[in-house]
Amino acid sequence: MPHRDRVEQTLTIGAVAERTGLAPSAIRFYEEKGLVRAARAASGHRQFDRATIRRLSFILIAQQLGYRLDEIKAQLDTLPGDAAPTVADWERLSVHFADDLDERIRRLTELRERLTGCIGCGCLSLEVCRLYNPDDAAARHGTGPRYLMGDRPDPQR
Amino acid sequence: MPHRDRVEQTLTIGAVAERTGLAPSAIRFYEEKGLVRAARAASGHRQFDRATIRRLSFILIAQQLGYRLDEIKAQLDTLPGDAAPTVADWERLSVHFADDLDERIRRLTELRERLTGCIGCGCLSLEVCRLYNPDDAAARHGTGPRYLMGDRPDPQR
DNA sequence: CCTTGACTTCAACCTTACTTGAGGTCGTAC
DNA sequence: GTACGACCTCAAGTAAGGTTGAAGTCAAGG
Repeated sequence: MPHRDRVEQTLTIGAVAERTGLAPSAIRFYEEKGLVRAARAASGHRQFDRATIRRLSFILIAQQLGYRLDEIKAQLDTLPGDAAPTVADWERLSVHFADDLDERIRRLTELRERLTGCIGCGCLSLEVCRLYNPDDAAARHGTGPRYLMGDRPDPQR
Repeated sequence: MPHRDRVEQTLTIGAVAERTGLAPSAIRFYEEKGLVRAARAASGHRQFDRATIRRLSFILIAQQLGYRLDEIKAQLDTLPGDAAPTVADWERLSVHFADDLDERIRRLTELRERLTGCIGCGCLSLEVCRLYNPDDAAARHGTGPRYLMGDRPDPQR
């Protein structure tokens, strides 16, 4: 089977991997978790819809923002399952991102101000210092091998 | 042994846990990893220095900022091991935080701007969209049980 | 005396997000 | 006809950051 499908209707996992920069194993993992779907060829090979690229892009961006896969799945599940998502659908999710970003920027700025107030005061202690803010739950970031998130060892592919 | 030590020179692990909000197991884990140190009583019990509270506060704040324990350890290792760290020592580390925060705020703001530009354009795809920025390696956050970072199930202790 | 509470160690387990490897299939190319 | 590359499944491994449980020690109180 050629790497670039003859009819560009569906994509093989290799083609999707190439376009997104993800490892095929990661894409299979996402399918298993229900974040993306794939039809199957008679051979058993996965056949991805072109819209899958967009879903995977969304996943990557959301991960970058610190969402866990189950949270991302919840977001994706609000997309219409039957038809291809419209621009308005993606816009809705993007606006959610934007709000989240605003909130995160606000929080970091606040922390920055607290830090400025604390530098040099020697109060670095939970008993008296407001620097530690455990409510920053939105700032969670993923775990696992990080070279899928920007510092992969092999820059090509 | 009473929970609150009669001579307030050293602290038991329970007292440190109470003051920091950390679980004793976490504190032992940090000791094992070399992030904090403890003398031992004849009984084998750990005896913590009061400065340990400050180290642990630092650890919590740094975790909140997304540093991994080994990175935090590297920072803490620049503190003088012999004498108690001075205000200037802590200030040095805090300034590092501040710089990091500035950088993170800058990056998020940039992402926010890219997002605004992308909302509605329907370009959410890695092939054409600049929204995905894999260089945000500083935004890594820890893993593990999150209820130590703000959403612990039991609000009292 | 013996129970209680706080501590000790050590090994095993947990979660998230994947990767890696073994073993097998498929279709085209030489 | 057989080698090659791309795909398949399934089980096991990895990393971080701890938690949990078992089994034992120690000092004080009743």
